[in-house]
Amino acid sequence: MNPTESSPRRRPTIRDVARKAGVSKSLVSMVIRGEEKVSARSREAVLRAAAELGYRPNLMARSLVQRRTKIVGVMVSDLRNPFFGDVVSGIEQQASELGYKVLFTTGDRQQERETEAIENLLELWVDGLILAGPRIDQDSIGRIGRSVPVVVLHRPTPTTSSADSVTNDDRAGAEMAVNHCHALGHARIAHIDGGTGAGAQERREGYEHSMRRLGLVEHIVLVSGGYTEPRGYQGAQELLSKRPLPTAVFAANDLCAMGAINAFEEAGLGIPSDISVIGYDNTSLAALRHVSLTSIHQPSIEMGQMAVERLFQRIDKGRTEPTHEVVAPSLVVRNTTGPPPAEPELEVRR
Amino acid sequence: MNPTESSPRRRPTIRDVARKAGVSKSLVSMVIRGEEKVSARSREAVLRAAAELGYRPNLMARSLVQRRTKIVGVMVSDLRNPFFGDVVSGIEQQASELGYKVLFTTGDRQQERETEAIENLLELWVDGLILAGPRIDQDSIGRIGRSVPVVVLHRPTPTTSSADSVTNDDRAGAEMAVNHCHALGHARIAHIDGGTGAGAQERREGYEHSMRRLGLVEHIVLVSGGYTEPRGYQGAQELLSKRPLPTAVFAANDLCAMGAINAFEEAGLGIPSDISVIGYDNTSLAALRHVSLTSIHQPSIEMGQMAVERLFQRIDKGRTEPTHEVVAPSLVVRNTTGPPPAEPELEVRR
DNA sequence: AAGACCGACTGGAACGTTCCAACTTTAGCG
DNA sequence: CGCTAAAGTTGGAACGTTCCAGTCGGTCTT
Repeated sequence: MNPTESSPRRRPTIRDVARKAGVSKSLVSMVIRGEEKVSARSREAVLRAAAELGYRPNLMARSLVQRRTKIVGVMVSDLRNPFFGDVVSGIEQQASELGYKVLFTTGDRQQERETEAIENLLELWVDGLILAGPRIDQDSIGRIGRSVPVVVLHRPTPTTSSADSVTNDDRAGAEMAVNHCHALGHARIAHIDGGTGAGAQERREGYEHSMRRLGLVEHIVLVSGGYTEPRGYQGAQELLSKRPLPTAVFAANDLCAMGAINAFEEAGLGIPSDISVIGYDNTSLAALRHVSLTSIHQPSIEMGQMAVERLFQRIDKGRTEPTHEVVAPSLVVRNTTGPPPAEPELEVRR
Repeated sequence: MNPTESSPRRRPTIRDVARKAGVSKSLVSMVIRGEEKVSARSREAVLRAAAELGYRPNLMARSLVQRRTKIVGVMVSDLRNPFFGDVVSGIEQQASELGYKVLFTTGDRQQERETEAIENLLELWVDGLILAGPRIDQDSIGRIGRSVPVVVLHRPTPTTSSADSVTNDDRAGAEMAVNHCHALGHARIAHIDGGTGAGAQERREGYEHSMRRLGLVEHIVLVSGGYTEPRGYQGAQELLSKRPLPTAVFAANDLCAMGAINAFEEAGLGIPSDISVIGYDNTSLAALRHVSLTSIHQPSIEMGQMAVERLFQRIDKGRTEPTHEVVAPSLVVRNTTGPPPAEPELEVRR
């Protein structure tokens, strides 16, 4: 009969705490926010009352009046790619350092769901947005960038965009990969590309450019792949169906490289004795001793940190001109690359 | 001189839209929420005004009055473990099906940061909480469960707890692993455990129980490990320092198994010719043909879906008695397990 | 002893929504 | 042509905070 008592006990508010502690709601607010100008006696009373009631501040109400959330939203394109594990860890680290909370969403590599995920974050009024390897188009990013600070991670962004970006030099990385193979004596170096993935275009261009510069134009073989293992497997299948076989393959990323390796091993080819494989991202996967994949490293943890830092500059320091940070990738040689087989097929037929 | 005009253009609110469309804010609200009882003319006017202003509803304000957010919060213990990629994907799928948004946080396998992460979600007033492989203690979980619907994933939870749970039968899974090795002819089956990780205790118990039942008590060798690759590596090192060496090793999870394999290979042991290794979780990692790790499968995508479903029942269907769903694990045999070496060290010395 | 000042505390007005009761307008009907 | 019903629309009161302009004692200064 008494609705107040029989209801499923609604969450206590600042008012309940105030009543219990015998002070005003303003005072409770001050204590919760950790303001100095409160007498020890009141502070203690408030704290006790809050603890007894199990009071938890309502962030929504707070953000509403402050018009800011102290939350940075992160849209991660693919949570299954171990690469993003590192990125995320860098982001969290730096964010907590700067007093920000982090919320993640993912688009599962689908444009449409990415848009949805980003929309969710925006409706929450996050103070800033990090897009890690987004697949949505530049226009959309630009549009979003006009209403909230945005940092694009791992995807080259035109300097005209209103968004910041933190990327590695994909083109240079791709060239490193090709040069490494060339230095080992390879000529027939193929590329399984990353399709529409973030930075895939640049890696493709870097590959072609490098091949051309090394005078290997006629050996350019480019098959379509993607940033996942099955795509790498498919790409490798396509390579296997063509003659002559390449002696080295530069895969769009580590996952893709793993798929390719599987296909090659399945076809009875030895790695790197028959065919060398090099990946990109230098994920924990590549580092597994059992895998030991040669790869191009990008400092993902640091890049995550930088992204948060850039956001911070915009939000709290009032920076307005966009910045575009490009970090240098580096080559990590492991056991999936080596000299080409002594007697390449073509030579035998002479 | 005119602060309104020179300010960095604050986000448009429902009032701005109302003014522009020449209607009341209530009407705008109705249109935005998609209510039926609005004339086509008004609806169109509102929609146009909203589009022109780039209006985006403020979810905080809405939640404040509705006292619900339509958000489920997910705390993931370790985003670097590919296992959680699947879980998360199942969660997202089901959530979007039921009209809920999903926000992730992670504790990076540290209790303290988990607590913090969960606190963040609670301050946002998420409608429900999923804890995927949490490390925080049962008491805390119970306490949280009393203020908001909670589903614990991948971690056995006492039936007395106010939280729901969705787990696989870790004990049975561990027994499967041991039985599989035994069936192949192994007797010296060691276990690298998962330390304080979710479900690690049960896997440990399953191992011991099974060994005992098979009459292999004296072969029980249990070293401490963890749910990461380096921990598996360390555990394997410890095993390598003891005599006799085991002929099979059951690792706490796939990551741990990978670390162990690395250590064994480094020590010159062939897998599975010298030593068999079996993991747990059947992650995408294990499935990589190049890795081809024998593992215990748990249906992670489905488990993620179930977790959301359970939450939904509590939030929208008013269920109050806790449920504890336990799904059956299954054995996936791949290439890291095989018969023990023909001449075990001990036999030679006879 | 009067004024100025300080520190601790308070009430009311926001913040951007939704909800509800009440108000118009239009339509239907005898 | 008046009455009722339905459809469409509206303003004001929440929601749980923070912020701001004060109030209220008390202490210091001259």
